[in-house]
Amino acid sequence: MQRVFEALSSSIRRQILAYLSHAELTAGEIAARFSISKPAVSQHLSVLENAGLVASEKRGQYVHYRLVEDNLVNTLNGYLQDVCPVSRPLKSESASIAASAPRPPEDQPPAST
Amino acid sequence: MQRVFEALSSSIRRQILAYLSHAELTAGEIAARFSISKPAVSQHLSVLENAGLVASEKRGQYVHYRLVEDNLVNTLNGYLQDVCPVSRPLKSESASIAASAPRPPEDQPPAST
DNA sequence: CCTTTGATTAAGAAATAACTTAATTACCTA
DNA sequence: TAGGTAATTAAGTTATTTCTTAATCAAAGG
Repeated sequence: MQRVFEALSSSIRRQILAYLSHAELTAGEIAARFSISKPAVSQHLSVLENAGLVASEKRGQYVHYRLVEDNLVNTLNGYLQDVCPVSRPLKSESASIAASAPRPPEDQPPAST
Repeated sequence: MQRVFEALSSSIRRQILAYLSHAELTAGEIAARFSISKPAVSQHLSVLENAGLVASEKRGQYVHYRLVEDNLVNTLNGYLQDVCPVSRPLKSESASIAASAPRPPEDQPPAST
């Protein structure tokens, strides 16, 4: 989850995912769409792959990249459900937080006036 | 959108949103839940506020923070729709990308064998 | 009016992330 | 096997984040 959100924090990486949502592409085809160097794109691709957002397959000389939709959908939807639930069933992150929430040793803040 | 994803890339900031999904809290109450310094938390809060994910209101001495659900939901859902559409209506980011996509000056990669 | 409390701003140090060029690996083909 | 292309790894630099302490601002309250 940390890896997914970290991966999505880069505009270039989000663009790569958008490209791959239309078609499988080779590393070179992806790199050609950006003005940065090939190794830089390669590094972005490994961030995406480590986050489980893309998968690669070597075919001959070429490395083909494809989008892994499941992980993206599950992570973002899961987080949304967690933080903005429609009916509120306390899931993962906010649940553990709520459970362990230490009452702070602070003064009571005023109600509204 | 950049700001939203950038804000979500930090685990601490995601936790803050999770706290605020349960209740409105003052800056001090939020800071008390983390082991980092108060100014550090204050900076995280301004990242979240600049991204439009939280709103603050000063009441007396205290600054109360609350979650802004709309922006979170719209941004994440919008991006999901964009990259992982069920029916594929080409929206914002991937649409502009698809429109401007320069055919790379690459060799044709082999089909599969 | 002075002190305390909540919170943010300022300045600077330390850790991370991103990019570049050069080198390397792997595969293909004449 | 030599040469060329695709891609990644390595090494080093620059830029960006993130954190800390100290200082400042603002509201309460004796």
